[in-house]
Amino acid sequence: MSKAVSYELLHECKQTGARRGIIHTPHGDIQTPIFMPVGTQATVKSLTPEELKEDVKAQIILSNTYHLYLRPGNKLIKQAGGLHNFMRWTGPILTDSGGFQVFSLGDLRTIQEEGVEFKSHLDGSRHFFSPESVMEIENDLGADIIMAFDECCPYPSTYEYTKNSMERTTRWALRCKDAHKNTEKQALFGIIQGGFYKDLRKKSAEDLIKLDLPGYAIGGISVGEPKEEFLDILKYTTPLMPKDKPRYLMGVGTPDYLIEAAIAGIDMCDCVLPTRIARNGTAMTWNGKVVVRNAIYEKDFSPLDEECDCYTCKNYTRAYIRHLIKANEILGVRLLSLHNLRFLTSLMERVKIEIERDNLLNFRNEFYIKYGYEK
RNA sequence: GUGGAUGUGGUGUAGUUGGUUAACACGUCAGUUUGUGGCACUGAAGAUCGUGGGUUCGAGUCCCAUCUUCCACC
Repeated sequence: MSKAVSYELLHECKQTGARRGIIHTPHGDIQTPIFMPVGTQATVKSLTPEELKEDVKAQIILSNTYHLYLRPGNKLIKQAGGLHNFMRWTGPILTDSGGFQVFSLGDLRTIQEEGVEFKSHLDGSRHFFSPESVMEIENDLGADIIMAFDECCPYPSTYEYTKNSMERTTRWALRCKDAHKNTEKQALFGIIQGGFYKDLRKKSAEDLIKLDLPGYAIGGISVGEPKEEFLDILKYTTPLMPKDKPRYLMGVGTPDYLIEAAIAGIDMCDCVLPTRIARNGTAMTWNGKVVVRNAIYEKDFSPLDEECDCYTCKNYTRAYIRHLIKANEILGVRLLSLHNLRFLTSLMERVKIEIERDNLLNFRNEFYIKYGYEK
């Protein structure tokens, strides 16, 4: 049993089984289910920690082993007193292991049992990640929750490839557990793989659960597959996960997926989507996606979202934000990023309330209609 | 007035010795974005080449006239 992180279940929605709970971490409690903003390079792009805490109301943020290892280097961050101190974020932090980045960014990569050789996207230099080296980096960074080094299979992948990959990820997880040196303050989460094959998902979950890690994640979905397949694997895999530990669905960030994840029994999600689409001029609102960059908003002097309580919506118009985005002004990116993140955190706050009311299914159906999704 | 230069999509420019559907950048318009990507990616619209006439099988690309703008000179 890890002392770093523990999960407390408060309520299960009678309509859906969704979980309302608290994750206790060394840097504070997290009310779940939760959406975690992504701060890849030790910063949630364009926002200060104060804005994240007070305006976005983020409870935990995610950062990245791969990027921080390459620049500025994990030893430098350790020297700075750890990631919390370095970036001045006092709340909980989760670091991804770099497994996903090595596969999506690295030009040249060679996967072996020992680990992965890859080339830096910054300068092309060669590097090697193993479960042991990744644990050392994540220990240096000092996040409250650290992810095991895994392989994320592309979609689609063959059964054989997925099986071999999943089994290796399980062996790597054991090596991560053995190499993790700071269990008092950092909780190591395992990542369930197995692609879109249910028997592999089951096997992955069973073997990883035997390691008795303090939390578990679902990896390898939301990688470009149709929504039906995503939901199928999500709803199959989540019940296989321990009930007394946090459940993390990696890489999910559209409103419908977040709601479906909560319904399936997921506690945590993260995604670059809200900040990325913000940089390209798009907002999420309670009435659907608003591409505020589009010409129809040129003279629209209403806020992005009438229902939103964020700083952006309380003070600025669509016309102004469109102007900023068109003019490539930094403030446009900031205002949209702040809004999109606040939209998702407020969406999850609403989900928490609906779970407590045992009304999440009704809420989902109403939300889908209003947002413009098809059920 | 004389001499020279200039005139190509919204803007700035390419367009070999004349040869099929006039190129590029920016801009505009739209789409994309799910454990990476801050100014991204994909696509679309848009000029008949100042105007008129001529040579030629065929002209943005040669000739004439005319207009525009600029420079020099008187």
